[in-house]
Amino acid sequence: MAGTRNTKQKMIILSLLKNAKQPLTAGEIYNKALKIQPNIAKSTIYRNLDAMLSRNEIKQGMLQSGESFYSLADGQNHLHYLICKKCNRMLDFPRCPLGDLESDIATSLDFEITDHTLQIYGYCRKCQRN
Amino acid sequence: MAGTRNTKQKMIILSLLKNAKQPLTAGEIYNKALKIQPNIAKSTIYRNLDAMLSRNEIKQGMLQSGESFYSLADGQNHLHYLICKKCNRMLDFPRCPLGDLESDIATSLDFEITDHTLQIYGYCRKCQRN
DNA sequence: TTTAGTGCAAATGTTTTGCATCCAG
DNA sequence: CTGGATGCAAAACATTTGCACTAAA
Repeated sequence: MAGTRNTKQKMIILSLLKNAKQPLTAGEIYNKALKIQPNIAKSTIYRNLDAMLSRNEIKQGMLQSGESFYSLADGQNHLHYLICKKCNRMLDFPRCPLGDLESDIATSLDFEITDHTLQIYGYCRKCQRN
Repeated sequence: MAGTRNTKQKMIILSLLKNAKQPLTAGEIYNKALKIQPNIAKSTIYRNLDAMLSRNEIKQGMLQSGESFYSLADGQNHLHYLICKKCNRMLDFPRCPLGDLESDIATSLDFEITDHTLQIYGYCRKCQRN
């Protein structure tokens, strides 16, 4: 069975995600992990993230650049963010406007919804001034 | 000034987007364009798409795979799609549930929204059966 | 012990860039 | 003409994969 062993590498990745104030890209996780274990491989990061994803331990989103970002799937978490186009800060967006619509769509368009992503772009408080 | 000349290549790309029933990826545009002009270069596709984007002639979205897709920005168009995870068909999703929320967010979180993307994943009518 | 997980390197696939040439205005 | 646009090839990215080796259980 895949993803069962608690390796040092997996623990590092989990703790990085746990301590992060915002979702991290695979590259960010890699760079942070390098400081803890200097010989960790990028492929290890990706393989662990994939395994965690399929076990629903983490969630995945997509930036406009095509990079994926990851965050812990700890109940509170979701995939709705306000993303600042200047500083790339990702703010939590606590409300999901899709709850009611989902069932409407399912019946009216005969489409079985499994998930969705919503990303709102603009400028955060700080960057509005610059 | 960039993107001003009406080259044969630009015209091909525009007509492909105009005649497409759904957004196209750069790769799809390239393959279709090859049949019209067999020596067209991928970089020409990308450079034209970039130029059109910065002139707001087209809009860009992102698939879960990290591939970008493009569609004409002709008023009707928006970036809300139902994307089938099996056949990759993209259905129009005519309702935007964000209209009211946007102004709320702007004031309550002090975030200046410029745009957003919403992608809903699941299974279309056909693929629900397979 | 045994096999999932790792590190490393090479391969993928999309997108970008350098550069000599070409052509729209 | 002349600079913007092209085609081609190479480079730059993020991500995936093959394989021998390592280490968790």
